[in-house]
Amino acid sequence: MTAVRAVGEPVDVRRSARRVPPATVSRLPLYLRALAAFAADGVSTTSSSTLAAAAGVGSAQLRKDLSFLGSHGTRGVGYDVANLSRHLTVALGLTSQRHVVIVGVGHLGHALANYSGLAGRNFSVVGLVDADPRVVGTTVAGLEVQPADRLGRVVAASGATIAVIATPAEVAQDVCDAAVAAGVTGVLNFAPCSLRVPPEVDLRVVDLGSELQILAFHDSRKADAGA
Amino acid sequence: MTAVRAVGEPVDVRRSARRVPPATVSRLPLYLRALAAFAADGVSTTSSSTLAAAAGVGSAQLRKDLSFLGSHGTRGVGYDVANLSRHLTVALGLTSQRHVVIVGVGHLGHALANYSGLAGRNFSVVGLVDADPRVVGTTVAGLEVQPADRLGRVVAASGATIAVIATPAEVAQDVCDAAVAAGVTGVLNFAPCSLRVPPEVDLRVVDLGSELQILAFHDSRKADAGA
DNA sequence: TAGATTGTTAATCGATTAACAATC
DNA sequence: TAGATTGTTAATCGATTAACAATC
Repeated sequence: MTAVRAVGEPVDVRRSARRVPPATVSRLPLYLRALAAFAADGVSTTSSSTLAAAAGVGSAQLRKDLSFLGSHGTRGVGYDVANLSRHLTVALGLTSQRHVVIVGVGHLGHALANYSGLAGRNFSVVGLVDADPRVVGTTVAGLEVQPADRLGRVVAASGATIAVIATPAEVAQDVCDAAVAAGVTGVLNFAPCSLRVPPEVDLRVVDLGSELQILAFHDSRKADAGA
Repeated sequence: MTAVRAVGEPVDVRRSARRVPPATVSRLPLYLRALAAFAADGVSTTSSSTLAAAAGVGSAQLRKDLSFLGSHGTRGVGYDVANLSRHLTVALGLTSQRHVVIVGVGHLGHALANYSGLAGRNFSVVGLVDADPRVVGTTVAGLEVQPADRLGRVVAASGATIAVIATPAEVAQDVCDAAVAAGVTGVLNFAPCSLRVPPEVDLRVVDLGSELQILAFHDSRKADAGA
């Protein structure tokens, strides 16, 4: 179905909030990280080709991606590192704190809770939850691990909007449902299973097994080619 | 540029080795996992819509994906679970063992070394390497952790083709270079930095920080819409 | 001004989706 | 045969890339 629109009537371009394609959104963190490295090295200006190389993409793609956020460079000169960082940070919504709850405090949950890249980036882990009575009550990354059945209360009390699921596959869907019911709007799933969430909830998946199998695919084709 | 081809001359269709698009390859593990769950439940036949639902994709996409691997279903009936599993396993190159070396045995490396999804799927972790002298010599997941400067020898001796990098960002590129020099053909990078590898080496990236920032992006747009 | 580099356009490419003929 | 479901085609959609006019 195509929306009817009178000729000359403007397309939906709300000021500074034009639609950013998903593929572009997924690369913005790479640019932000590369910019942070430049800033740490005392570099104050960069070009699309330099920044793109640092982020591992093409310069045309970088400029195209940035163009969705507006025009923040200077022709003939390049980009101001601090200024572009600021714009990317705003575009990604990283200006206000995001509260994160981690469900499942095994080795992986442990690693995530201690991940240093969070605090500095306006993410704060506000709750840890586990079903294992031997883990509940222990302190990890400065937080006391709560029993699994309190997940809903932990989310509600902390105002967490993001749940990270690092549980076994068997309980992942139940945990996810509970987190969503308690109000999270984003879920990051490390459990090796597919999860169903309502359309308004954003779901990202990290699956070690799949990644390795994809590597195996290419690996085997190389072996074939070499044979 | 379009290749000139005489009318009636066959397109490049080498028997059972046609080109599989990357997007399709990345979904094959999902299908394989869903099929394994069906088999565990005693289900012996399935349809594209049932399997697609279990994998979290559309049925048209599933059929399109499978069509790149050949024709393994029966019209009017569906797919035999065991048979399709076998074909997917072969297509992904999971019939021969892949040897994996994990570099960096912090919490994350620990979690990966103990990940149960590996052994059952023809992956075997054959080496652990770390730079921290307090970690070197300890036993993790049944393996003794080797010092970092032995990475090359560990790869060569074990015949590992895949390196998993779970080190701090600062040393990730050096570690990666060493692993590639020693002969790995696939790299899975968990370090929060971009890596450069030669074109013949396959690189996959898992970046927790990026995933959270992408969730934050959608989160903030919801907050705006609600405000 | 001359050189450099952005922001944008247009062309290409690949991925997704819907529809349906083939066929069990 | 009638109903069901695949495998494939064609249409749509989105992403990437190259080229270049705008402009510092």
